[in-house]
Amino acid sequence: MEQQTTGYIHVHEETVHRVNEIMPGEEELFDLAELFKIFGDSTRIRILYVLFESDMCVCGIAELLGMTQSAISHQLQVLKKAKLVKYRREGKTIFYSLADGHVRTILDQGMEHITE
Amino acid sequence: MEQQTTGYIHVHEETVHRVNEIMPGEEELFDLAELFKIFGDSTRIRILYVLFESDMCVCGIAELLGMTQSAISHQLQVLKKAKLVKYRREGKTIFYSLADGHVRTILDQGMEHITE
DNA sequence: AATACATATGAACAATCGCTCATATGAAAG
DNA sequence: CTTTCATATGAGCGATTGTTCATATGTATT
Repeated sequence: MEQQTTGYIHVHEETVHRVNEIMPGEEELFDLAELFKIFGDSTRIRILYVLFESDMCVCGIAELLGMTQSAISHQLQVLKKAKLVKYRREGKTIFYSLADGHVRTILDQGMEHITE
Repeated sequence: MEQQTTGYIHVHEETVHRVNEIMPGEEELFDLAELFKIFGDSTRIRILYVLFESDMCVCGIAELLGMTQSAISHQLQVLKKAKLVKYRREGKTIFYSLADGHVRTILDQGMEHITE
């Protein structure tokens, strides 16, 4: 391997520069990983698929998915914190809905990958 | 709430049907969650960004990211298992590269979501 | 005020995860 | 065959995760 000025033994200097240019910053990387972690659980994915069809209250989602109100509520807090869902109160009931269209795009891309 | 024939108290029967139609099967949901779990770690994301620029050997990646060979190798096995990277051997060295273009699309979609 | 219904939340637990360390495998060079 | 370099792998660990259980908060009804 030719002479290097960067101290890297296994990587070309030019490659190091190119990688450093496109590599997102520490905070962006963290946020990106946090986002994908959200999608990395089938309960949360199922909740999102439910909300594709209709706004729904917490115990509605729980009924539909056959899970406890508590489990669903905990996961909805996770989705809320990540700004993937929003909610509105109507009396005693709280209706959750999708925050934006990116959610669907990301899930669709993932589905494309696994079904090929 | 009006009379239901499905036994659901909080959800309209029609909504139940619509959700059941679009909801992926158990195995698809599992695979989808598994896929996104892979993207849910910043070390793996950084490896993928490196491979966007160039095929690279294990210790090249380790050098570039300032991590141990072992840590990188373990993560490459995860990425390999998920068919996100492929590899070729050249003598003692093994070069890893991206398996397909979906990887980039998925990361780009995620990046779009967090930078808005 | 008291009750009932809808939701949120904190503690606890088993399960999983990412890294380190030590060691094993594999290929080339001497 | 022995050494060296590149990579893989298994055990062990501290940290994080998803669920359950019990309980708290919040709203409407009586």
